[in-house]
Amino acid sequence: MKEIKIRTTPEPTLRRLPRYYHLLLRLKERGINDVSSTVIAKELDLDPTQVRKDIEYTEIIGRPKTGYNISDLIKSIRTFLSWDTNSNAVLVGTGSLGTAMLGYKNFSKYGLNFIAAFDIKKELIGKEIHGVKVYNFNDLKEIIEKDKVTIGVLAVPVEAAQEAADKMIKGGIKAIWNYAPCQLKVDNSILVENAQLSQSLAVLTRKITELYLKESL
Amino acid sequence: MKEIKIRTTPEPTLRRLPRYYHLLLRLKERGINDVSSTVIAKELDLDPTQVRKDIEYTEIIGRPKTGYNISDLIKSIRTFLSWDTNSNAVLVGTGSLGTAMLGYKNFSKYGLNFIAAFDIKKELIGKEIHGVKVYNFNDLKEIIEKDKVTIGVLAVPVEAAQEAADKMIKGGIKAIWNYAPCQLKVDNSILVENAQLSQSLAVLTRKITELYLKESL
DNA sequence: TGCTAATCGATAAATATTTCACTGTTAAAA
DNA sequence: TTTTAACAGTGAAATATTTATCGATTAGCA
Repeated sequence: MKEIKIRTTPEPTLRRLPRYYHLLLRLKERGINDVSSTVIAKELDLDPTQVRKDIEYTEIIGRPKTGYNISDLIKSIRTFLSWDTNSNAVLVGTGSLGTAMLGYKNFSKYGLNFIAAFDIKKELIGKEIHGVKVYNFNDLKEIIEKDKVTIGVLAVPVEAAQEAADKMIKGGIKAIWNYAPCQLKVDNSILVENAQLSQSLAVLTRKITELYLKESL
Repeated sequence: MKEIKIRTTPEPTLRRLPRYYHLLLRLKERGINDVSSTVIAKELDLDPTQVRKDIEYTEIIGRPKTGYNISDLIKSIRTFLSWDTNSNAVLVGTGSLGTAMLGYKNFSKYGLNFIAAFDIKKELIGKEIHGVKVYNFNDLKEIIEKDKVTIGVLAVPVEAAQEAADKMIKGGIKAIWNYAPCQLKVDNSILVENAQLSQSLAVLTRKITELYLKESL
């Protein structure tokens, strides 16, 4: 029997790739053509070997002495992250965070194409936020079915999160980007990425404390 | 010579603690008094030992058979993350993301107290956003010096990020929560937590692809 | 053309994190 | 009161991730 091995990418690597990506864009803007892992590492305060390993996942090949062609590397990362193909997405919850998401033009650069937003507040329905139309939450299933939406962004209060998730999944969504501070109960064929701000804040606030502890020695 | 060992908390642990925290709040609301690592693990789809080890960092002690007292555990996590003491914070950049941050009432629950926001747009200066006054970016240093601000939230476009960071640091800020997609060049006594949305998106979009790859075998 | 320094790619070593296995404690049921 | 099952805490094993080392390749320069 042949072992079939799926190489899943380590999450730390996935988190670093966008950092490389943004750096590369800036370097390219400056007219630079090639970049080495050494340079990337120095810029981002990482280990060059780690950078090389991360980049290896995208299957680009570099060349000794010069490194990687920047345009190629950008393309390689984009492809690896599927940022080069458009996916239809919807937003549920047009509170301040949801509104910010719609206003963040850059999402189109990541292949995220918001085709609709949903809310339950009557006064919002029918309006447009940053060019995206707000629909009645009850029409969610219908619309995402029609437009083959694969990604749902969840930016509702905790109380509404599970119901919204359920409805999205019934409509055929494959992945949920969850900003609500709760665990969604979903079938394990559905992908959930928890993106609560509090996670990142916890890292920050605890590290501050640990920094003080260290200094006080 | 005595080895002085500072036990820094693993970042994965810090990322999970807020998830426990939110779950605990909900359980407490329901009138539950005690919770075991087994239950937490089941709810969040984690390993019980991992939950126990994470919780251990906060230095609470549980008891066999019943687990942890929920109120105590909540308190313990809050203290560990310094979410129980207020820190003054400022926001730089009142675009859609910045506005969302100010609108996110919950930050006060995490001990984050926004005392001011800053922008360069004349028409915004002097106004209030979600109860926080917007000041001229040029007054940044002065105001954060006066109010002993320790945390700066950076939500400006890339081009403005480094300058804003520099100015915050000059004012005495200790930690920057950076939402701009770039690397800040700062002295290593300053703490920077990068919280670009693209990091989390990368995890999501790549995992979708890997899920498809797996299914197509 | 030959030399040198920089770098990739690969493998190995080191470190960090997660999971396992076990011990002793406790609450509740028998 | 005794028995049982659930659980915390802990050290060890397994796994994942990062860092170090090294040979091969290449660009630039003498």
